[in-house]
Amino acid sequence: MSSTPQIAASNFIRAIIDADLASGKHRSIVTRFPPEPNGYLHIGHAKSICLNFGLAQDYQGKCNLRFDDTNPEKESNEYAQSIQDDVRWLDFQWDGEVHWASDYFDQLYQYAVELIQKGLAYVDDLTPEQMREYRGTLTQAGKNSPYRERSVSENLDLFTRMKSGEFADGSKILRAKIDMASPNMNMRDPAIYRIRRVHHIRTADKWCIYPMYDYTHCISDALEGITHSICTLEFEDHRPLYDWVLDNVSVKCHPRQYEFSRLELHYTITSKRKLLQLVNEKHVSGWDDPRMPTISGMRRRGYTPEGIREFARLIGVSRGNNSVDMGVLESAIRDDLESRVPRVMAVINPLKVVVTNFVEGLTDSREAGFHPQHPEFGARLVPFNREIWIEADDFNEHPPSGWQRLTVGGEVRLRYSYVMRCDEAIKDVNGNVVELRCSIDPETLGKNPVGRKVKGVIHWLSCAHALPVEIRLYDRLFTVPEPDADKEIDFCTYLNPDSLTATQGWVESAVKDAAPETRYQFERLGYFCTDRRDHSPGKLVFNRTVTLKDSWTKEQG
RNA sequence: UGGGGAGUCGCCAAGUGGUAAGGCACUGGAUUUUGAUUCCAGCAUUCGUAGGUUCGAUCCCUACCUCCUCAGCCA
Repeated sequence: MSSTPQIAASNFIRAIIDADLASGKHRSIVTRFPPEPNGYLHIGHAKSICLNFGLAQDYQGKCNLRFDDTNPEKESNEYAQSIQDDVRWLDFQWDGEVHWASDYFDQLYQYAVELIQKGLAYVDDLTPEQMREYRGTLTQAGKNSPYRERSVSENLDLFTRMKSGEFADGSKILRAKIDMASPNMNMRDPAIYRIRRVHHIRTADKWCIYPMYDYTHCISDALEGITHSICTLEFEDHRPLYDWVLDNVSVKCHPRQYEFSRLELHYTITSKRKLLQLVNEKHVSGWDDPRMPTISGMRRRGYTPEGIREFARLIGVSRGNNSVDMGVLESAIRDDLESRVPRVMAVINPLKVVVTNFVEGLTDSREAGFHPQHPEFGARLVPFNREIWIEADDFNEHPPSGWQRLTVGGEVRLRYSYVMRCDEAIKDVNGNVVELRCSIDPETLGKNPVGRKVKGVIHWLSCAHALPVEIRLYDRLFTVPEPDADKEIDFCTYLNPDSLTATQGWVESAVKDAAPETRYQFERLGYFCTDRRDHSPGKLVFNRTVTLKDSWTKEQG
């Protein structure tokens, strides 16, 4: 993390909270993060988590974790568990126990009875198709269902029998009686309870009727004493319904809903449904594939909680449509990794170098610090030998102008070691360079040669000491900034075929005992992290988290 | 086309009556045994458009334009 304490950015939600606190409307705040356990959390959820938990932290309030488990068809314990893991990994702690909307099923049922008793809800027999017809369109008012005027006692009887399982799935539904002519479609007698004989992850088979989101969410908020119920913009049209329910039911508390715009990130997608599709269609290895914008995917890739939280701070919170540049995320991650991760050398695409003027069999080790700005990170010995690996990309027979790396007849500094000149490039029958013959200047250990300037520095590894390593290089998952912009075109069309490159390379033996999820900077290459699942001390597997900034490649176009 | 929102630098985003913060990106230049980091400098005479109110408008008013969103017994 950068050393300067980050002040929270000003945004409209903070302004509202400040005003509510100043006016005495609230003495402290209570927020909540309310995911449905029907998928893994992604970077968009991370924004919401940072907002809700962050607000609670900054204002010394509370934030609940509440699962919106009202649609058992799509929900699972695996998802619920992953969500808790992700929130904790981001280093947030919810207040008290985890809450579940299903904790309130009994109360929700009682409030529904109350609505019926007040003549504000009724049991409808219309089929889904008929309901759609009766609903009208955006420009035409809907019309009342023929069942709309059933008596309170009949509705009470029917609803009781819905609950006790007398009716088939989908045959009846409880609706709020509001206004079929409302210009807001959500107010045209929305469904609040449906019959669905599905096993629920928490209530098992206790219920065959389940409450709908709009009805459940506001009451759950009220029961938990939420002060500021923060959600995304698509729920804005639901706010009148949120308020209608709370105004017509005898809960003592009336939270206020505020909406902010959801995150869009260039070259990725933030839709649970689409991420599920990527998993199901095996375009990725799973929800935690390091290319996925899921929290678990980013974790496996090597992103840090601090970096993700910094990203959330950087992008802010507003009500405007936005599409954030990947560069902001990468910059936040690099900024965090830069100061806290030890450096080590690795070669991804090896080219053998024989140092002709170095004694065969001799090993000459030098000490190298793990971090240029942090001597307290310690140091290790880097062995030098007659045969070394260098990065094939660091040699070019016909270099472009401005080239600072190795070329025949040219000199380069071996990081932490000698200045080395390339005398000859050995080629195979096809003309490919397969080996280099070089010689070192023995007078350049720890000092610059006299009379000439050597600008380039390259990384390298002693062949005799390097450890083999599997390196997984990741690139953006999609080839276009907004893969799901066009509803007519399947976003999978834009999947990047080169998003994953697995390769065998070499790494310093200093990383030999690294545990899974250990991060290093491979000098000049980027930040890498041992794979959470596939890495073990006997089988090294590193994921490239993010490259280093590279003004040279950029300059080359 | 009915309702609800939003339009401030390439991308985010503050400011909301007193003369445009910040970050990312970008462009210079310094230091550097990572073409990294760090540092220093530059980067909106202008806030969707057109009118109006005002000494003064990104901010208030009017009209228009553009984009997003809503017709699940999903959340």
